[in-house]
Amino acid sequence: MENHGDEYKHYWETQYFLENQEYGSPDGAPSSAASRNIVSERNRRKQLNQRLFALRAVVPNISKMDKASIIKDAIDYIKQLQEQLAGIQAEVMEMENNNPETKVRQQLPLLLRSHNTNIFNPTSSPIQLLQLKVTPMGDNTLLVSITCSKRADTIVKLCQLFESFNLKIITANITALPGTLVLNTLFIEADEKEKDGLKMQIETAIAALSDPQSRMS
Amino acid sequence: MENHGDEYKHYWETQYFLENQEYGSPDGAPSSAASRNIVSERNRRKQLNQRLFALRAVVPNISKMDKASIIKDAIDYIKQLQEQLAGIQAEVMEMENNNPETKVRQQLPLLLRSHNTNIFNPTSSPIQLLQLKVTPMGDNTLLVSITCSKRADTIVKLCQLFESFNLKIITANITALPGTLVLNTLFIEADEKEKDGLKMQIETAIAALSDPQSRMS
DNA sequence: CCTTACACGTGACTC
DNA sequence: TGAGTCACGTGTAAG
Repeated sequence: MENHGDEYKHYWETQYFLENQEYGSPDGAPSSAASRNIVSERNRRKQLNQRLFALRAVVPNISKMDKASIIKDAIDYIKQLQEQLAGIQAEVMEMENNNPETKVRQQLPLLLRSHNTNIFNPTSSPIQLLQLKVTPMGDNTLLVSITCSKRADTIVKLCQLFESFNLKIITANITALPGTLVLNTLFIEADEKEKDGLKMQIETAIAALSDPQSRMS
Repeated sequence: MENHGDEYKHYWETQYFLENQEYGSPDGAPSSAASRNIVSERNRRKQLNQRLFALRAVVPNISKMDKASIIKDAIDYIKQLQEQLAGIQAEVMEMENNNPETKVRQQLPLLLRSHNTNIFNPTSSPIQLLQLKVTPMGDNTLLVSITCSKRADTIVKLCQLFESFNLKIITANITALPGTLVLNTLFIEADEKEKDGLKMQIETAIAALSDPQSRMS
């Protein structure tokens, strides 16, 4: 549509900038009175066109080079920018309010937004590890037993942790007890020698999760 | 500065819109040939001024009502918006990286990146629900029993789902069996009447998660 | 008086 | 030829 490159070469801005290069008063003409206005007018128009040209430059997707269309496109673009910015700012606000799990919240429309006290508590709740055992059961099987205190998202984090390890999990069981405890039991297919390595791995991962490093803006 | 309210009342747009109310051809004038151009021109100017007026309307903080200044202000404003948006988008990107899943991934250097087939598989793996029962156990307790097929992240999603519901969970148990099944059992403190509502809620949430709606850019 | 900023009509040009 | 857009010079009102 609108064959760029050929079409526009006659257009005003192009031909305008070619011709419009100072023009002043070649002779010692009177230049007084009325005739001084016309050069003034020329400059006014020149400036106005420059500005319009500049406006066109900052607006992407300009279709018609029409003066009026340029302004219209600029208006639409400004509105679009304003909307985007408003939307994104809202998003940021929301994210800042409830740190990590905003994503989940936004993927589930109604249900979540209805009763939203603060399950996803903003103060990042690291996993508090109470006990960690890795026991070889023979038969290429390790029994991993984890006990930690129940905080918001503890279970989710545990799941993610182990899913990310890419282990050969035979069975996994997570139980949240009525009290404050979360028990996690996994049977993993792995050599007995990996016992200590795996334990280290888990400890390191949990420690990293609880790490209060990343900048608090 | 610039005494608003008095100053601008003589300005072009104001007086322009007062006078400019159709003007057409009062008599059966020839209106042919050249004279038809002048009305065309009038309309062109009119439209152009309208657009300029509209442009001024979407730009806050316009100081001088100058035509050229309006455009200039619009340009500056657009640039400002673009910068703001770019900045905020960067901020959002950064925040999204701090989300739980990504966090685990990025904060745990070696361990995860080493064996990272695609546990967090990009192709959203919806939860495939095989069975859902909500049974009143008396004593203000509901037993929720879920069976679904084991896919990547299924457990994580289930956890997030229930954490987000803000239910009074007495005990929760998730078990991944050696086969392809994931069993989820919860004891929830709730009135018997909420049975069907809760079931619906769970079904809806799972459906929403699996929904292939949101745009695939 | 001079300057600024505008709307107008007109001829030129393109599609 | 006819509709659309443009730059130009001019008259004019306000500061």
